[in-house]
Amino acid sequence: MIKNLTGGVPCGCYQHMVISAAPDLLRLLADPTRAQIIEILAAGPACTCHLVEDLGTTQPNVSNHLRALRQAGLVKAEPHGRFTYYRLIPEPFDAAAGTLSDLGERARQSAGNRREC
Amino acid sequence: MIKNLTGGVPCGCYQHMVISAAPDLLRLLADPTRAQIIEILAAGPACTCHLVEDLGTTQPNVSNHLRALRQAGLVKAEPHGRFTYYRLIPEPFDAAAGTLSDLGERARQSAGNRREC
DNA sequence: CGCCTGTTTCGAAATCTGTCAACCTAGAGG
DNA sequence: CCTCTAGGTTGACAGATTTCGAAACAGGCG
Repeated sequence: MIKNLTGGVPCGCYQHMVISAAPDLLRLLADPTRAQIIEILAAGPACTCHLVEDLGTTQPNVSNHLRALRQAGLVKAEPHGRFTYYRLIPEPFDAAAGTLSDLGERARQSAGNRREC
Repeated sequence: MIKNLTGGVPCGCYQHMVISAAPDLLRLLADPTRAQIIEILAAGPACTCHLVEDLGTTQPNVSNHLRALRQAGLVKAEPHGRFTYYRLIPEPFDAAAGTLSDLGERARQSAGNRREC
């Protein structure tokens, strides 16, 4: 195989950023409030009032977080009369899980070839 | 943790936060510079000078990010003479990958039972 | 209309990032 | 022994980003 790629990196070319492929998801999940929203929605679709009640925070705060999650494609809004139900979209989470899993796997396989100075 | 919560959630008890179990990893990976560091280290252990050269940033900046990653248990420092080699620890990434994968699966299974107001 | 659910806007507070200066340690060479 | 230099680390601070809450606004339904 090509030793240049396995042993080390010749130049500063890291365009194949795997993590950067899903930067929004990681950044959004880093916030505790948004993480709780995701957790709650993982148990099933719920409307804003549920989230406000469970989180113990204000309605505008929840709404702002939901907008960020919506724009990132992590949740889907379903207006239902006066209420707005939110549903978790699974695909991005699967993709991010694959990215992180691949990262750990690569670290294991490349643990031996240390880059010398 | 508690399995009988997969179908639905009776009350507002969400103490078994799964994402919050790995908040540091997600928060640290959300930064582009740290994500690049992780990517480089996934190709094999490297010392600080390599990271400085590849990232094109200053040494204190890299060192500060490495400290954060070290304190979170994501990388291990291996002093080797004058140089300090850094190695990626795979386990946290596997755990986070499992968390995200489980999140997607739970969202799929609970897509039907919507929480009524 | 009045009430309720939800969103938007805006400003203040908290947090984070990158850089500068100083310090520490390990080798090189007298 | 000593000094000198290079690789790394630490602490502190300015600038930018983010988060949260109060007020105002937009629709749906009785």
